[in-house]
Amino acid sequence: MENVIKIFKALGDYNRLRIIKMLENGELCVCEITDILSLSISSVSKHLSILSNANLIKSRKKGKWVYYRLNEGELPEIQNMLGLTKLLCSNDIIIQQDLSKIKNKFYKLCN
Amino acid sequence: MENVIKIFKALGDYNRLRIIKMLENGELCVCEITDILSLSISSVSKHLSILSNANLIKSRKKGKWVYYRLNEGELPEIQNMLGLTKLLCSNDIIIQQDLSKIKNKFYKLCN
DNA sequence: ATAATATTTTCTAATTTTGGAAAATAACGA
DNA sequence: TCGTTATTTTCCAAAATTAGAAAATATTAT
Repeated sequence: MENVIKIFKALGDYNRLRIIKMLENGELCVCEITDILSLSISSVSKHLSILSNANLIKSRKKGKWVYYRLNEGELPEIQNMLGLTKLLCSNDIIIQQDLSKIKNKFYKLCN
Repeated sequence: MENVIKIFKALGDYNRLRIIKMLENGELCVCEITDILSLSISSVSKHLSILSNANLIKSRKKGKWVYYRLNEGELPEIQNMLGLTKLLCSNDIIIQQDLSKIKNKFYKLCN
């Protein structure tokens, strides 16, 4: 039950939803996410740890960089929740902008 | 998008999840919900307005009583979300107790 | 009209959440 | 080793959330 509340709380924040939507296209490193969100690195790091703590995302370390990705296909409840958010917030303008920034690779400033 | 965040925020609270689960068995009035949650009436009323504002529940007034029910089958995103919570938090002990209180009608103190 | 009951709203205090700056870690390269 | 870069953690202030008491509303019964 704690897990469930953590999941809903994690998703009940605009910046964290933006992160989730960004990661639908594949993994990103912290600096890429930070660049798109225009928040301080420490804030982004904390958002990521909240999402991670809710089991919504996973990370892997590669050199100096930490790459985050959606935690798909591991836990059914997470699977369902990520599937739902995939449907839900796609028509938000800022989220669409985030997406095109990623796709056009304008964001590639830190590698 | 605002709606989506409202929904997740609304569900990211234990007492509000308890309310949602209670209502899966049918409508309840505020005093019944209050009795089961053991919170102040004003708190319960505010929780209900948060859920209502997120479109997760609806109300009807009958005499002095206000009955709340799940807002099922009206908006697809709400439908999905309620379906998901139905799956998620059924193994919580307190929620099971809430449920049996409702089913055994031990809660019938205010009508 | 008045009293009683159910609910909502207002006000206030306590707790939690969010965000940034700065310090601490970690990993790489010179 | 030392300096640089990426990330996390710590600390602190501001904003939001939660809860209850009391006041306000609404409806019924007398």
